[in-house]
Amino acid sequence: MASRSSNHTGPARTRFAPSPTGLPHIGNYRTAIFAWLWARHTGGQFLVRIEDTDRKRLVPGAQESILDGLRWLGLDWDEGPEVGGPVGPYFQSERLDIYREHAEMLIEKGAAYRCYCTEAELEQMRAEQRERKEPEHYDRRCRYLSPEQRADREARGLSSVVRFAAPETGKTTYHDLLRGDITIDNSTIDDMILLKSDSYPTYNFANIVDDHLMNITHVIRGEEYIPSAPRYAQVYRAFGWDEPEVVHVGLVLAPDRSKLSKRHGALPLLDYREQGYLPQALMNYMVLLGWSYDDKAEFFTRDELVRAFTLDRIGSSPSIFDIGRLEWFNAQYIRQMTPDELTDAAWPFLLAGLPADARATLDRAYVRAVLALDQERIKTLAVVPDLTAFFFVAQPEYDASLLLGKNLDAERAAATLPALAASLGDLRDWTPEALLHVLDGFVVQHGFIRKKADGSEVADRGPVFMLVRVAVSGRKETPGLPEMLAVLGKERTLTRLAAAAEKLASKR
RNA sequence: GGCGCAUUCGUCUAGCGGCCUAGGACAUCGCCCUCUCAAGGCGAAGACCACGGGUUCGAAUCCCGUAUGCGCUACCA
Repeated sequence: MASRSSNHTGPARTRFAPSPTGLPHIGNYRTAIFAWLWARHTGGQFLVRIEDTDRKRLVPGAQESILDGLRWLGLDWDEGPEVGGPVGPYFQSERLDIYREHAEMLIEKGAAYRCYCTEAELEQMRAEQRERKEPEHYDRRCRYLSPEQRADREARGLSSVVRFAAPETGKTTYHDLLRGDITIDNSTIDDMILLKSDSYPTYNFANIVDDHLMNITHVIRGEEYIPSAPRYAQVYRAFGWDEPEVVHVGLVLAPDRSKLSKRHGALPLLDYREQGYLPQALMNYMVLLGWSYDDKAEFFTRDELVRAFTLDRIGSSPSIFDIGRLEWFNAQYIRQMTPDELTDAAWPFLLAGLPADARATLDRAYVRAVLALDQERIKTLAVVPDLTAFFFVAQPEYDASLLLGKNLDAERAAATLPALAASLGDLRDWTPEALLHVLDGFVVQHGFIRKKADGSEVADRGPVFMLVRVAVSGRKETPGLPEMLAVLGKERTLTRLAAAAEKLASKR
């Protein structure tokens, strides 16, 4: 059999065909991204098809969640659930007649047959094969039944499946756009089931029929399907159909090279939304797992990806999911946001994560100013409440010992706080520049000095700045002090300085 | 077990016979900046291109074998 060359040009029709038996993870969506990009790049169509043929494993709500994930990433589909299209329905459970007809066509051609074996019989057959140390495979016992035997089984009302009558000898080659020709020996594959006894199609069959009927030009899927691909090719050829172009992309693995699972921080896609990741960041990170533009480019807008994406630059080896790199992308995208965008994005996280009293009085302008201060410290939106809570609560909680440092004992701290409060109290122009001016003046006046390596003495902001930092925030790490005080406001600042002084007094 | 796919710094990758004494990025470490934490700047370290044979004037790049990893081997997808 001749192998196909990669000669498809023009608009591509690609599809994402999730099974609502669970929530797809990063790897599955990465495949969807590739398919979507290729359709958009070529000016073609992207379809979504729900493969709900496994009635036992259907998970309620999975389908909605899968579609929400696509929408969140901005992967719009031209045909599929909710939007319909000319070659629907797009739910396999609504296409049962189509699969039955096509199975019947193959039976008539002699390319498929009914198999009456029960699960128990098959299990026994496999057990015997194991005992004889033979590879387990269906031994085709129903393939060569005589018409009489067949009639007998039908008369007895035995339930049956439809199997494909695969070539028993020779080799089958199919062409993978990335990996080239892949050839397998026909003796290593058995007759796969096309229609189950409940008359639902198997994935293996439905996906062939649908891809053909839906005029899919490029099938992009995970490499776990490589072993099945020659069998699909055989079925296409039995129908006399042209095969679509096929690309098997490498798997996405966990850091220990095992399959991705929750254990490794690889969550269902939408969980990343809850953890404060931006869809643009996810998209950018995911597309670079197994695809590259060149040796330098890292950041791509959606439009740039559509323009730049080509199938030939997809890699063929598995890649490992690295949450650290995702975080870096996320932080980069957060830094690029405008104050208003950041406020919109962070708002729900503040509502969810702030103490009740702080949450009740959120003021948009104030929130926006606070977020601008912390923008470059936000790796994921989920850290926002913790990072900024002290701006919103009535009084931050902290231990008095936090106020003291290696260059500042309790006595000096206690003396410094009221004096500084007095200086700041006189300040009318509550801006970062004016605040810095007052703070620096205070440092010099009160003799906070530090010796440099060469022995010369310079003003030492450290002790005073840190004292004030902790007094107003209860933390040792915050945005720059003058900027922070400016946003915090005069009233809050003075109140907190007074509270800190009391804290020290009551401790002694 | 059988069959298949894969194999470049810890990680994502560039490389498709000479530009490679292997480039970029994340992470790591150091220095600078500095009121802290970040961010930023500069720099370091990190890959005998899994291993062994070929082919070739020349191989990370082509071929074969081995090893390792992963996948498939279901009336799952």
